[in-house]
Amino acid sequence: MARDEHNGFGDWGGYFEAKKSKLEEQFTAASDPFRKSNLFAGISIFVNGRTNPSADELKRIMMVHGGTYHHYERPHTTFTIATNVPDVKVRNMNLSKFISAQWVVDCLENEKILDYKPYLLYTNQKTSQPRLNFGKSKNDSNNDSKLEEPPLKKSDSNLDGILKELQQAVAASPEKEAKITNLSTTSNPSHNAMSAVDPGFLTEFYKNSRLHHIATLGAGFKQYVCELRQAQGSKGFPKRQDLKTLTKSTQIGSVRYVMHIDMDCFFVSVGLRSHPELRGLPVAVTHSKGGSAATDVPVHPQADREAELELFAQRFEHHLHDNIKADKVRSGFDKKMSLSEIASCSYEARKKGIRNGMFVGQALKMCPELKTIPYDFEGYKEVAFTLYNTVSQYTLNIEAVSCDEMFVELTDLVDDLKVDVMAFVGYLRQEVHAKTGCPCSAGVGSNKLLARMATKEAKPNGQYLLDHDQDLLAYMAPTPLESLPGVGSSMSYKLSQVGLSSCGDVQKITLEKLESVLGKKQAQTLYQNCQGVDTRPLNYEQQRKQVSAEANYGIRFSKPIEVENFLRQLGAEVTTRLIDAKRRTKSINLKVMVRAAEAPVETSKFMGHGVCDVINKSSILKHSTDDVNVITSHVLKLMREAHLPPNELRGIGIHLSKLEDVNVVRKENILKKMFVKITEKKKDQTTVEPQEVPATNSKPIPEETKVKPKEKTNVLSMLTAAAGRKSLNEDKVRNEPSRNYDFFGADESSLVSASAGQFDPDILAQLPDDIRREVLTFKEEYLRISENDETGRSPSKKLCTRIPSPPPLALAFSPSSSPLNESDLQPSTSKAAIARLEKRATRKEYELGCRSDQIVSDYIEELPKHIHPALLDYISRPVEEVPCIEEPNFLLQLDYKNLLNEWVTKEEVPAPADVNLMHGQIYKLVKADKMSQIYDVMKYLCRLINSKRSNSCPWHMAYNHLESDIQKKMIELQGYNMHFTETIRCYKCVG
DNA sequence: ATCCTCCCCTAC
DNA sequence: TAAGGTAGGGGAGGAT
Repeated sequence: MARDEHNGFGDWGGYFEAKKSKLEEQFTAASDPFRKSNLFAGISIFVNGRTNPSADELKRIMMVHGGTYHHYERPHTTFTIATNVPDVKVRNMNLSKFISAQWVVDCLENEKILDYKPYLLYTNQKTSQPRLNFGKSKNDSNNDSKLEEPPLKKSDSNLDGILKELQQAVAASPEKEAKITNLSTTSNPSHNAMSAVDPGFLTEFYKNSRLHHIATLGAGFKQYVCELRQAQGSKGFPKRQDLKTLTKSTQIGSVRYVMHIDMDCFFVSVGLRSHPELRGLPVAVTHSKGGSAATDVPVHPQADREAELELFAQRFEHHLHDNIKADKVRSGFDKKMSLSEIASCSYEARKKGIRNGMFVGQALKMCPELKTIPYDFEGYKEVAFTLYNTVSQYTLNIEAVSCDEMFVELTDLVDDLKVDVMAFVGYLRQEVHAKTGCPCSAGVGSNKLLARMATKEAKPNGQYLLDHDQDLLAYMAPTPLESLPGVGSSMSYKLSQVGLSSCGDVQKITLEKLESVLGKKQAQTLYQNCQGVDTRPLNYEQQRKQVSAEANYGIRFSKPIEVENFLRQLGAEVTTRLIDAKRRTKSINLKVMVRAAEAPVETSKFMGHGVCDVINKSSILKHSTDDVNVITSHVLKLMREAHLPPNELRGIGIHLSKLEDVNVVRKENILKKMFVKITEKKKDQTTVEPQEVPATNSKPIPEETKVKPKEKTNVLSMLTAAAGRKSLNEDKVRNEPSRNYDFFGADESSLVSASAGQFDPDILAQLPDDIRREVLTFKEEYLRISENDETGRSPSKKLCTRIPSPPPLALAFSPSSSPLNESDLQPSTSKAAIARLEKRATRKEYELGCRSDQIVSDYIEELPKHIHPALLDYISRPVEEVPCIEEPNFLLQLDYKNLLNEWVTKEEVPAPADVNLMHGQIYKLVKADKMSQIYDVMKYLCRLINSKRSNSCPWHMAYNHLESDIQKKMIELQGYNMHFTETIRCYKCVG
């Protein structure tokens, strides 16, 4: 729920569906042959109650003049037209949208959009206290002696009546009026979450963060394109029929057309829909109210703008080629000027030198008449949806770049329909404009780079084709390097230092020379781009590679518990995003901004982070997770070990990387569970007569194929051991107690004080009540057992020699048996830690093949069924500290066929440990690029299974799983799939 | 030579 | 007052 509030993608599909009908309604109007003008383009009205002109008449006016009529009020309805608004209805309404019907009439008469303010039924004064605009009530004099006179127009005869009506209503109920007066400021008293100690802070912050919206909307639309493509099927594009009337292409032969389409100063355009009177003026979207509110801001008495500026300049000395940063240093910190940032500004404002990201105070110095408008995050989302939905009616070959920008591959569409490409682009842009009321620009070229360049030419509100016949070198030559994608202030500075400032400059030098300035890859890309060459294909379905959540604003703590609470919230947040992305993480990184030693304690920007040092610490997991408890406890531990005073924190972030697909993991689990079940059954069969095996394997197990419990655990492992190596399972089990997993980890201090069986109270506190009791019960049980057992210093040993009943959950929480893994407590920069981590990583695959899965499986099976998944996850983790013995890959040995043969022959169903071993060995082969060997192994194995185990679905599944795992790894590591000629032939377990 | 990790840079 | 997020690419430099 909270998630939806800040990124709004939780209900993606639903939102789309709901919008559809409305959009259609809008565009029907747009293509109406009776259309007389586009006067009200982008403006929507809702009529509340009786009006003059009537609702029907207003509807007609809107339709004929390009506007939209809403039959019920929507959050983004531009205006609500009314004469009087009953108090009950006002309660939850945005008072700033209520205007008189006369506005519509007057706009029509003047043939332009007039300032709606004189038509407001209620006005917001700068105190942001809404008040009735008409007349004076008895209470008003207390609040404000200067009451605006109603700016009635002469023609507005009906307003007198409204005025009277309204006054009467108010006079009759002074209480009600008081309610109205308080509405906008107090309707949400909980929204005063000023700093991160406040429980509502994170939500409030994200709700108001432009950068957060830009990022999450962007990610959301990438996902949206994927969803649209996957839902597409063979539906086709009926809307393409409409394009038949367009100019035909005169192009002979096929040419590649890539379109880049981009809304013009997106936030401003959307904002101007509800401030039409500001069109043509310098406008900026910002949190600051502008005017005197931006030039005389209250500054904290202990904030020292000068000192902070000095330090900032010093720290970013090497960044001063970045104009925005340099300007901030030069003039941004002046006295009492607003330090609120400009998210987007109109072209008129840009002409005055104002740029996105600038401080409002600074911008006002350059352009005192600058108008500021507030954010409209819902509006951005809605317009962005409309943009994407409009384009996707014609093609789904879309690469989403951000919420207001995309690449579209038009080659096929142009070929199929034989339309002139720019005729189509014009048609599309017009449709977008009509539906959204916002202008957009589009560029077309033969690759992404050129399409982008063309868009630059096209802006604002235009389109441009970079012709194929054009001399590309000549065209690119005068282009400044900075305007190429990927060249920012830093790189362009670096290049200017060696005398390169335009594409032409780069065209003249050799690639080698450029490589000496930049890295290899960057040099190559830049070199090509300077010649107008760009070989990147469009990326239609983008996979997430990292997920993060951070807040570097409003972070002010005094106690550790506050930090902890915030980290829990942030941990929950980032986990939600991870789960949404259908991924799991193996690497958890904590990022902390700490006040720089010399920086003033109070920042210049209200609640800003000031000048900071950044600290990163990370934790690598052996198995991917999307469990909030696991992620949060790692984060808490990383924070604890950083030993930072809470009051010095200025920013906190959690980054998750090394992501894995959640589906693959699930599949594995299903398989594993199935194996566990089957082995359980088999165990029973040693005492009980043959019985039905689970549904996947409907055939009774023939008596002779049954194996003794010891053998059945891992035949293949044993076979490989018999072939000349030691069984590593035994080794590991004998020598190494289980590691105390971080989930239950504590910092050093608590470790020292902890007695056997204790574990991190953080973690305990996070568990649901029933499970916490469960854990405690197990803990007691464990303690009892270990006390009675002389050799019981190592519970894992005990576990492995013979499984006690109930099984010792202590494996999971006994610090005495295994010292806390030190590497997890080291800063990520510690070389020792890195060394350890790396060792661990290489060991891991090896462990895959040799861990005692049967024991773990048995153990899990005996746990209460409702036990927390995080515990299961932990318990089923491989034991870590294995003496590192280099294991030759048996699949590379000459006799591998014999081994496989024996394995398949001996086992009715494959044992999990053996399957794991296979996975591990195959993985090594993929990594080692031994494709032909993989091919041979798989072909042989598949034939074996088809001939000897045609009735054993567990074998089939094991094989299929192995194959899909290989393909996944191949894509990951090699970038392509393998083609296996043999497939499992089973009619029962297809798919 | 190739990999991995920790950054920095860039974009919106 | 103010809401300074988030994802991806790639270089540097060390480990193997």
